[in-house]
Amino acid sequence: MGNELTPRATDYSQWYNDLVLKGGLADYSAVRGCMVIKPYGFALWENMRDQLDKMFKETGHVNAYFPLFVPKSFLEKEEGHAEGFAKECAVVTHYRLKSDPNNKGKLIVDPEAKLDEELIVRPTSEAIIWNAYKDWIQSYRDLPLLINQWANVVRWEMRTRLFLRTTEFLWQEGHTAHATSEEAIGEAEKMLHVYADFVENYMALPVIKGVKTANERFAGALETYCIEALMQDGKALQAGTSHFLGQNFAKAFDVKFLSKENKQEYVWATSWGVSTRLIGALVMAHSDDEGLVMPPRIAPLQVAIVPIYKGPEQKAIVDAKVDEIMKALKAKGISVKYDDSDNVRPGWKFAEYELKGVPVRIAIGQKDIENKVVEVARRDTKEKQSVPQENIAEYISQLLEDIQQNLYNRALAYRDDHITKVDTWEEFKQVLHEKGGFVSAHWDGTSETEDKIKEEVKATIRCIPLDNPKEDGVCVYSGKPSTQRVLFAAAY
RNA sequence: CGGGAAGUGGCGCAGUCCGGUAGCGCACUAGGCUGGGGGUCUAGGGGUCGCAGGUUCGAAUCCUGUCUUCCCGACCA
Repeated sequence: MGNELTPRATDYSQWYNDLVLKGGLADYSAVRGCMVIKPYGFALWENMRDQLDKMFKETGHVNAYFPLFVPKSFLEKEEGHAEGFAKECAVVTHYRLKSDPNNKGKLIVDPEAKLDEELIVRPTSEAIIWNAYKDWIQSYRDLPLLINQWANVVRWEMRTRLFLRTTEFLWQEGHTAHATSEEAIGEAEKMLHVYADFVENYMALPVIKGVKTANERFAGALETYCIEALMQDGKALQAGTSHFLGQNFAKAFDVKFLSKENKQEYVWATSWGVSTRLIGALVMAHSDDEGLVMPPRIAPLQVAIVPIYKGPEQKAIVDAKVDEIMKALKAKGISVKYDDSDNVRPGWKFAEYELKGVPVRIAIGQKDIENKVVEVARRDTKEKQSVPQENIAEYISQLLEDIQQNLYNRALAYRDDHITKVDTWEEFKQVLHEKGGFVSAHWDGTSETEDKIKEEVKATIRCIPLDNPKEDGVCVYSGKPSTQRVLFAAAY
């Protein structure tokens, strides 16, 4: 009641919005295109962030923080980069307000406080960071420089969607500098594998690792690597990117190092990032008509316990047993909440924890205590069963792993079932419109063909998979010769 | 940024055409009966009708502007 979600089949977009809003992940704000990440959503982000941060540190990276503002002249230095971001930048032109002399109580921009040079609110930080790297790097001994920052960025999008595309969003951006091209490419690939590891093993979301075509490449990059995930409506979503930037930024910002051979050389760069968009991917990949479904390894809450009782005497008995169970669960590092609030009844709580996607729910009442069992319900399959209280922590611990694995397997089965090989243009259009998902087809390798396909059917090349087998064929659109299949899809 | 729709207690809506000072369900507060899938009874509290102007004796209602959101499109790493 009052918390009804729009079913997926009725309106997928509305279902997604309902989940995010009613599941308590985020809310709209008074600022166009910007959202409020609510505590439950932020707890999820914190779990994702903490795990990623650990993985970055394990691969030798350190965190730093660079300014929110980028002088316009810095952004201009790398031409491709500048062109790519120019259209979506927020610009600071003044540094002061003053009282409006004609309208008491109102403020106006003080025309005398105009900045000599406009500041751009960072859409990404390559420019400000490479300006700093110039001073930090002199010798090959200063390399590699492996820095990450957790930050917010602003991209002035025309059309926004909660988590998937907002004007301001949170992310991490790694920016590394290397002595050789090979090492930089290795770094970009390594971080792509870190992302894939995280998304698959923690978010239970299978991804395809690949490289982008020139059309989809990051502004200023020589090569963009990506992980692509598939959503339940058959649309693809770029879950993370890693870029080999060559020497473009080193040249733009004049960052040179003295090699072992005592020669001045430009450094080689990478950058890589994932954002709060991953939360959108998580929601769209696993959830159902009852609500969110959180993968146990990053769930803000793993287990909710609901007491069933009549009167204070029974409540006291249940409380004591729950206390015992909670201690055992916590000892295994499982996050657990005992919901003994008296203002709603058990049925309401059941529905609420399903909406929130809590992986496991335990209900315990008089009968269970007599039988030395608890009722365990798993969110992914909605199965319920009585489980002995003895060794309950081990059971739950294993169950959480089972759920994690089941979510991954389910998403993988769906994904694999939605990669369709096609060899004719008619088939291509039919599969794209009727079945959705990735369409594996031959492509002649030209931007022109890619553009035409995009124009005609709204599908883009999501990636050329990393381990793509070579296979002679003809382009599905132009009929020209092709050496391999690539993955097309409609995308977020 | 173009086309369409919407904004009325925390949430979902009615009222707007035809102007007369705001109502329903859920939620909330207090208490009771309850308690294994969104209980129930009684008594309560809460709203500058998105915001700003205008028309009028009088505006949620008519007019103008503006902000926010949704859907479609264009755009977007």
